[in-house]
Amino acid sequence: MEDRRVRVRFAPSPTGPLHIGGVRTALYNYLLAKKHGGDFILRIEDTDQTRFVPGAEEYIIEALKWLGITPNEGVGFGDGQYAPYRQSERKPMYRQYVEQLISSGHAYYAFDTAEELESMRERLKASNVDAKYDAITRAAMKNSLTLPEDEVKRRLESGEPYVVRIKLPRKDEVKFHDEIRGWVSFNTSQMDDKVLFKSDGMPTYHLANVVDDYLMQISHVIRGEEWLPSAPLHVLLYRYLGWEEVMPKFAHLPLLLKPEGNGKLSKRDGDRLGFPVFPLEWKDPASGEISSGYRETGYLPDAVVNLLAFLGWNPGTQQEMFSMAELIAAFGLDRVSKSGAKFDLNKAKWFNQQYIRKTDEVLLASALNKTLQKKAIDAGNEYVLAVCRLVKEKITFISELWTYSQYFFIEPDSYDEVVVAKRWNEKSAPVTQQLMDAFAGLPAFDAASIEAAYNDALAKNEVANKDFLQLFRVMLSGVGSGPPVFEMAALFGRENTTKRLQNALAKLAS
RNA sequence: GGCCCGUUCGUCUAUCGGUUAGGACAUCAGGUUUUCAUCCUGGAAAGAGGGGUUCGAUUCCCCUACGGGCUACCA
Repeated sequence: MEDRRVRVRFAPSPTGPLHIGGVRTALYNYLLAKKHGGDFILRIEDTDQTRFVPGAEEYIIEALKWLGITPNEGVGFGDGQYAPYRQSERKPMYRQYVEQLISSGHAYYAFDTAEELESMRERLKASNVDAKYDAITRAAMKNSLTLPEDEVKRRLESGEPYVVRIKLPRKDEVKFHDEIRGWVSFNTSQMDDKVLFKSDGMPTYHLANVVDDYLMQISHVIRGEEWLPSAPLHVLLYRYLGWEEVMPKFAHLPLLLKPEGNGKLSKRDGDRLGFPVFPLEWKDPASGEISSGYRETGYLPDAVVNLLAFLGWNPGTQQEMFSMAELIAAFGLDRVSKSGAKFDLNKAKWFNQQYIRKTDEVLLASALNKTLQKKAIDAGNEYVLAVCRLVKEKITFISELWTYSQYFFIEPDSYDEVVVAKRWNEKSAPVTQQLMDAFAGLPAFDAASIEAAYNDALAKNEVANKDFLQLFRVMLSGVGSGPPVFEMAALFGRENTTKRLQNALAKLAS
């Protein structure tokens, strides 16, 4: 049993965009599979036809691809021998297991209407009893345990709607070992006879999940903590189906919490948190509402993977920067923490910044080129590359590439007012004029020569560096900060630099 | 309400009975960078509370408090 092949699955339901908590679950599954040379499966759990959202499945696939968390089997990633991987397409497979449970006495038909269930719950609530369909209350309901056999048969044959419920023992301790939490135990007296098979002919999550995990030979179920309360139900299903020997190991991950206030991070949190909740931008097909994504915000996929990995797991060393390969090597369920983690935007930014610095300029240039193309700016590849080299250290997001470098492509038409107000004085114009003259006579227009000419002009006019340097920057770029000034000017070139200074002089001297 | 899970700096976390309780982000103070959003140095910052067990508890047990999850013919 211990040396069973590691097969894990990520099993989202296509009810909307995947949120980062889900992405992290997928990541941990992926890491465990890769670490053990096992399989990572994407299974789509679309048993609730009423909650289907068009585009959600495609979104999930695209998000996993973008992040490099790629399943080697499953919807969108090629069928393995366990196809299909969409539960709606597996519909015919579940019935036999339901029937098995019924004939072994572990499940039963229930014919109660929604109204009858409702009134039962109200009645129980009124008498201060836990309102659940359980070993006691089922005796007063309409099901194959209470109805005469021939009536059950009649109802079934006449096509009357029914569900199948699991029959739980009245009082039974259900214990199981969680890879993260250790031994966890529940008592069936606190559980209810969950519906396994819905009146629309589809299994519920619980049944489909267990059946599919069994059929797909899943070795580890790694999922969010919100599933912990239903884990005993699943354990019981394995037992009743006779599969306890091959029951997967369970690992319930701590939840990702909202950074402010309380509660778990949810899809509905959308954008109001100040950071993306989704890997990719998502447009709600019904409302048209757009939620931002990490990709569009300018995060690098490797950075997102790295920062997500650290929300709930750590390697036990001081190392924080981890490539996917390093994560695979270092990962283990034994170092996953038990308590929920709040997302920290600052740390996320820091991670991304680190990754941007590590990114090759060629890659940054191709990203910047896309923006330039949209704006119909043709700057030449060498120039774009040089710009990227200069701004690389200054930006946090890919999307800032353009914001922080646009003055390399467009001459400024306004100048940082704070800097101008603080530094512009009667000497500014003459110094600038002298700079332009000096630049004209420079044999080579490189950073060192520019700096020398600059120092010379300042000395002659008895102007302090600190009083002019930032002004010089603003005249060239319009903004008060950026890459080293002289390198910037060198990149602009002699002609452009002079032109910019003239423009600035015209505007500021008046 | 019931059941279950959890609780170390503001945040993510290390510590697997004996530590000046470590790191990272953020923050604050200095310093480089002749400007700046980079970089360097330093500071402040934590074991929820109460009982046990033990020579010794952040670490093990119990209680309380607090936080979270679940409590659908949703997953």
